[in-house]
Amino acid sequence: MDEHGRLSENLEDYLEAILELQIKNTVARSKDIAERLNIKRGSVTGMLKKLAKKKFVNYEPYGYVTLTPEGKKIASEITHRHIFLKDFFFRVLKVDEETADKTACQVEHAMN
Amino acid sequence: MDEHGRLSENLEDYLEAILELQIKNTVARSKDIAERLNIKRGSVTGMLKKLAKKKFVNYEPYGYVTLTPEGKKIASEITHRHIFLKDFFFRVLKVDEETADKTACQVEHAMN
DNA sequence: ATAAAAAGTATTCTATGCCTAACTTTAACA
DNA sequence: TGTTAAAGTTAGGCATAGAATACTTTTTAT
Repeated sequence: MDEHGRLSENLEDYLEAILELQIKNTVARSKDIAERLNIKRGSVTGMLKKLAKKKFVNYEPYGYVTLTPEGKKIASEITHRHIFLKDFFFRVLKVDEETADKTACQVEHAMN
Repeated sequence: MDEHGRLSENLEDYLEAILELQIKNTVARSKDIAERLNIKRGSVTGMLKKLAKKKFVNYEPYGYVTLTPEGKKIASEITHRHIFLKDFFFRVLKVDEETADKTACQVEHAMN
């Protein structure tokens, strides 16, 4: 009933994490998502279902999680924004690298 | 018990609104805050208490609301960030002015 | 075939933040 | 000075989001 629609920052972080894990491990496992986002395993399932309902991930119980094209697009955009922003903070604003990175993490969700 | 601590975007918006009203009307009234943030009067009181507990506003029941130095500092920072960001989006990224402004509104909370 | 690892379920908890409605306080003015 | 309206407060309720916990189920590897 409420499929699609704007993603919360949080859900965007899930997509980002999934993309990253997919790249690193070829596949994203629920357990690793939990680990990376610093939450408990049990909490991940509900979020995955939410993302599946919105068509951003392919989700089958006990199966591997993958991003749909739509999901991948969003995750990539965010990642690119991240890189762009970090670079901007670091190079242009002369902020130290760690801060640049952390700030990029937060700002990346607020831009279209 | 939980005084101080990071502000939510929402509470930051309150501070911003209060500063603006203070400048425009010399004083910020609960009713005007409500109006500006598009919420009901009753909702404002609770938020003001929260902000008072965190020492960002001076609040006495039925009295005038003012920002503490701390609160004013934050509100000013946000306002400055807003101006800076809008300018950046508009001039550098060549985004149209309205979008630049709206995006600035969102991003301004994510930066330190 | 079975034990261990990974994933899922259901319930509960917490935190924000808003609304409504009823009630006070303050202030205006006749 | 007393009445009334406007502004402010309070309490209770509701919705959302996200996470924790304590299991159960499935899968995997031995």
